[in-house]
Amino acid sequence: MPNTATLNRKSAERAARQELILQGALTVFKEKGLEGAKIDEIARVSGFGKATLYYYFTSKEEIFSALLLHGWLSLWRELEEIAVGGDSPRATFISMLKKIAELVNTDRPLYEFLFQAPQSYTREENERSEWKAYQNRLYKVLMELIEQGIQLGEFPQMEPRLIMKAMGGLFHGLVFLGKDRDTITENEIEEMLGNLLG
Amino acid sequence: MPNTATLNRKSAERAARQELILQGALTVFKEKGLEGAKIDEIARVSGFGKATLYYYFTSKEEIFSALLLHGWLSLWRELEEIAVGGDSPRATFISMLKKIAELVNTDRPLYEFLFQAPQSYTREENERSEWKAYQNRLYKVLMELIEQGIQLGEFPQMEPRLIMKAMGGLFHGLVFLGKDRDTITENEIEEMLGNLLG
DNA sequence: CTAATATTCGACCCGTAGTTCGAATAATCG
DNA sequence: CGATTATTCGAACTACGGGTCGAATATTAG
Repeated sequence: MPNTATLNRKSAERAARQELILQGALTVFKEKGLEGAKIDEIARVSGFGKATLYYYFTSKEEIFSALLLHGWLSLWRELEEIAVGGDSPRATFISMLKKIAELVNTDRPLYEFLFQAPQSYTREENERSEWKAYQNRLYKVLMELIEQGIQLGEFPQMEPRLIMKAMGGLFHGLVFLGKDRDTITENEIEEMLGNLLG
Repeated sequence: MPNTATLNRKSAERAARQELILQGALTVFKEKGLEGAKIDEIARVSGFGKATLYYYFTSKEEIFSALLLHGWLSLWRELEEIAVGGDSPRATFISMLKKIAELVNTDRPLYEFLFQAPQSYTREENERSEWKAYQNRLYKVLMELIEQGIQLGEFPQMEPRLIMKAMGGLFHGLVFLGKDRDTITENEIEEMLGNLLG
């Protein structure tokens, strides 16, 4: 006959431990990649025995996915609101980029991983994994904003995917290039985009 | 007492077989990545026995490196001439991009691999591998052109690395997005850059 | 043709690393 | 306090895959 309060605490502790494992995993995955990361090392870094990891996760793959899902989901949650805000496409687009930059500052390692891993590790299996759905959703929203913005003359008259690519590279650079800068990018983003979006 | 003519033929055949192996390796590496690619599969795809691969290469790693070196080296060779042509930075920059687009059309799979692999597989070991040197050299030349171009007001007044990043994304998109287009990009490049470089 | 050399290859070897086991310890309940 | 359940963990298991071996075949030399 289990005690409810105790049960809650236990489940909280369980979640906290999962979080610790994910934190360690992030470190190792970032440095070594999915294949290069060894379970033993993740265990060592996160301070648990190897078998304990399997008490909280069913496989290395699941740890990896949980990490990405966690990241993309929370990112999506934050951006969703902005996306439906009803501003002009260009304004919305810029707001979203700003928000992303802001979030990046709250957990740099995580987002560096999020924006690096996808290309590298998008092989068949992952293709249909849950996190990929949120990544795609975000991608799609941004693409639609660009398309609408082009219609309205708010963006250059180019193939939308190209603008997307260019923005991607640019934004990635802006947010991740500076090693020291931790307070990024309010007007910087504006300025940069203004420069390139004409 | 070996026969000279025969020796030449042999070495040519040897090179040809290495080429075949690399071709097969490219297919598999592109699809599966460095870790995901199994030697057995490369052997099967390129039509040799597994052990034969080791008769021509000393390791999987070497096959991978040979592939990248081959690509980056030939790319560099072609671009070097243009780089020292003495045109204005912006004109030189554009010429180089044009040239790259042209080369991509001669061996799309190879260049898709070249431009995809680097980020994914730049972990310690590869860091100092030979191909990386050529990749860096090319990167450096392009960066310098951008820097000089900014001085002359031929590029937007932005952090050079950002322009580089944006150009990278943009160019990558332009060259690799269109599935069908095999004759790319002469004036297209001009137009696209004009659009974004102001 | 025969000897020597070059090439090919599947079967095997063996280290690595993901996963599981079983025992030991800690926490909770009645 | 036992008894039951939750948690931890290193040792052991096992599959996989890079790399090697030795025999077989083809090629060249003389």
